[in-house]
Amino acid sequence: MSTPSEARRSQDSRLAILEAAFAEASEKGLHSTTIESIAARAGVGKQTIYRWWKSKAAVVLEALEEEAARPGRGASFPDTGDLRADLRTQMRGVVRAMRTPAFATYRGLIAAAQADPEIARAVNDVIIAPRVHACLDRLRRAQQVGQLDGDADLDLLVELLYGPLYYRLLLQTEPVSNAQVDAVLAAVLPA
Amino acid sequence: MSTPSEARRSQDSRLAILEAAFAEASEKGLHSTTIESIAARAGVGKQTIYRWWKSKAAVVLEALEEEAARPGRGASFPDTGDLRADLRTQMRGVVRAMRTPAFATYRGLIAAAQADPEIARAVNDVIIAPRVHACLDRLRRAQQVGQLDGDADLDLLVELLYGPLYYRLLLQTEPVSNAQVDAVLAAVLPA
Amino acid sequence: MSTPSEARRSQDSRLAILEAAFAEASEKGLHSTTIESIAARAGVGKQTIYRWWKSKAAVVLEALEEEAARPGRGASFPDTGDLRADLRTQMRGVVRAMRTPAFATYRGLIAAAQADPEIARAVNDVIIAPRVHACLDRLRRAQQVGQLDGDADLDLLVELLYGPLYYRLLLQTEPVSNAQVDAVLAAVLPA
Amino acid sequence: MSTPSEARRSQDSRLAILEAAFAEASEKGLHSTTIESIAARAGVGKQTIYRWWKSKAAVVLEALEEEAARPGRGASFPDTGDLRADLRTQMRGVVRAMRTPAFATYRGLIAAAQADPEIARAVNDVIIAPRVHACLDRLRRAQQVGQLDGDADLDLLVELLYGPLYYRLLLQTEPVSNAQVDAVLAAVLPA
DNA sequence: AAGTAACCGAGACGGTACGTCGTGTCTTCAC
DNA sequence: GTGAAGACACGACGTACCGTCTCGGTTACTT
Repeated sequence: MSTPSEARRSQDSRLAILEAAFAEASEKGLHSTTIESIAARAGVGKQTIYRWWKSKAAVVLEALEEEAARPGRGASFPDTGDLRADLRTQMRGVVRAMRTPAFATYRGLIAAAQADPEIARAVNDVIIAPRVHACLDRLRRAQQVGQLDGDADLDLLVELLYGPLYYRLLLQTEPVSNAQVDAVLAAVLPA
Repeated sequence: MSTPSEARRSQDSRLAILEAAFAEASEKGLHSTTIESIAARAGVGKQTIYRWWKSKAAVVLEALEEEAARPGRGASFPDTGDLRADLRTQMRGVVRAMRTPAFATYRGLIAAAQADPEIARAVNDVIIAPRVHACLDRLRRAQQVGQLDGDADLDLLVELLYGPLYYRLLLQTEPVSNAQVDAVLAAVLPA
Repeated sequence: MSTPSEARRSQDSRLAILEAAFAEASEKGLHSTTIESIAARAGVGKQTIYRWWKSKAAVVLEALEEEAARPGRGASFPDTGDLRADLRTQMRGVVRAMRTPAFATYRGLIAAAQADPEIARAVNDVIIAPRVHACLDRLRRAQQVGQLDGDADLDLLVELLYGPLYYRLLLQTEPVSNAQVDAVLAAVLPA
Repeated sequence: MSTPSEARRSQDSRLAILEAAFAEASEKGLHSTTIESIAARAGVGKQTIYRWWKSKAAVVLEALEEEAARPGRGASFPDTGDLRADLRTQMRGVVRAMRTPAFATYRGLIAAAQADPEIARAVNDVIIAPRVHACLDRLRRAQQVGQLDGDADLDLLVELLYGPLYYRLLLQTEPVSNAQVDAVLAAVLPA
């Protein structure tokens, strides 16, 4: 995200911008957040944003990342030894998260990614991939203890578990719910 | 989509606008298609667009619909009597469609829908719902002939089948493929 | 100054812009008048200014012109029959005018003309030439009644009369004054 | 123009700046010369300019001065004993100079002076006053040898001689010329 | 000879204005 | 009374410079 000399960069400005970007996107949605509004809120010149980021989506994504880097917000997966229970816990957490304003911002980023491959890649690298990996790790551990077939296709499993959630979220056919999670689990992980 | 007197409406203008909208969106993507560019390309006044549609997404959606109303483009589902084979045929068709420019426009509409509930509803009514219904019909028929459990949750089934495709399409983790279709079918419809 | 269709032009906007431009230039000087401040004060979009004028100098010049088109503000010259007395009256009027805020604006335009030939030409056409012609007319009439040699070089005369005033005004060596006017007249029009 | 310790000042930088300023102003005109462009061209930090000068006009003025300090570029006046001939020589020199690019820069400074009294004063002190004094000296010598009335108003004379030249130069009514010089001399210094 | 104060190049910073683009509304004229 | 044409007020865009402010790195005076 950078070209000029990272060394001389003002951390004050950087943080003020990320904070403002997060706030604006949460309050008004990504699409009506503007570089000008971020700059004004952060008390910063527009050029300072253009210098270090290439689009408002890039700023907001980094803001989201910063936010996610807080305490227990990581991509970690529960592991009690019971795979089905752990998936249920985690997926219910996702359902809960999908109803928060920060998730609306994330949705906005996914929307922006449809028109800009750079954002698509960034969203993947920063948000999706780490969570998918955490999930795959958990599944692999389940495989080792025999809770899952040794030859199960784990990538497919991830898509079967989360695909239906994103389907509802993005196509807005109906709201995600715990019931959906339970149904998916029952279908995908038969006892 | 109409308020003024539909009777006096110029069909020439309407068609020119839809054609222009479809072309612009295909060439430049929905997000850099503008009402002005559609009007200019259609040789029409901007007001004529604003009079009959409420956003560029509405125009483009109608253009897509018009396009889809051509010959065999409908939402119909194959029915050879073999459910698995029919699903396979249809889903491979979806994979093929997802690689066309018109589908990029559709993706743009889904993106726009994240920020505008009206668009979300319209996209659902016009594109998604008819196809889901066609699919549900097919599944119901399979149920009647005993190819599917009588108490299977058909709505869930639809989400399990198509969720993974949209997951890849919209999150752009990797390209959709026939292999994915086969894997999903194998997992969701065990022999 | 126009390219789009003059017919559809809004006279309300035009007048509001000229009024605002005149006021801004009078209060803050031409060089710290901006297109944005004119637009804001006139309650007008910037584009409306850019559409009809090619620089802020052009706007302000037209504003000055409009202002000058008021009642007795014309370029007319006194004619009592006594050339020396009439020149004295007129030139003292110029001295008086040179101390007004509107003249500061005019000075700003002359300054702008040094870097832009279009403005130079416009300033000449709109402000200088008419006044020079009025002066030449008066001198010609004096020639006809024998108050001036028949072969006197009238163009030269104009430059000898007004050159010293503009010299002081623009080079700011010292303020213009009635005393200067009298001295110039005495030297250039010997009894 | 200085406040910090003149002793430690880098002469390399100073000269590079003046050279760059002169070149930029000659090539692009004073009004589109910027402090940044001077700094870049001189290979110097902006601060080094701001430290020693208070505006780009000040830099360019000093550059012009440096340029004028070359060989015979001074403000000296010819003195052959024949006042009319000497004025003619000198004024024709001015006409010639007025057509050079350096004079365009000087015109730019006069323009800038209309909006900034500091520049006005500086231009006067550095350029105009020395030349006026040289002229007055010459006129005074002519007075002493009886080529000019003892009670002639020499300041007025200067304005009558040079006013018409600056009038044409700055109002751009028509180009200055040797013919104008001759006519002015004939009118102001009658045989 | 070491220490230290300053100027130096570089360039990031908060700002202001630029000139352009697209929005959605409003006005004018032709059919 | 629709429709094309396009002017209008508005808001954001991304860029250019402004003048100020660090940041090392050389000088060149001081002790």
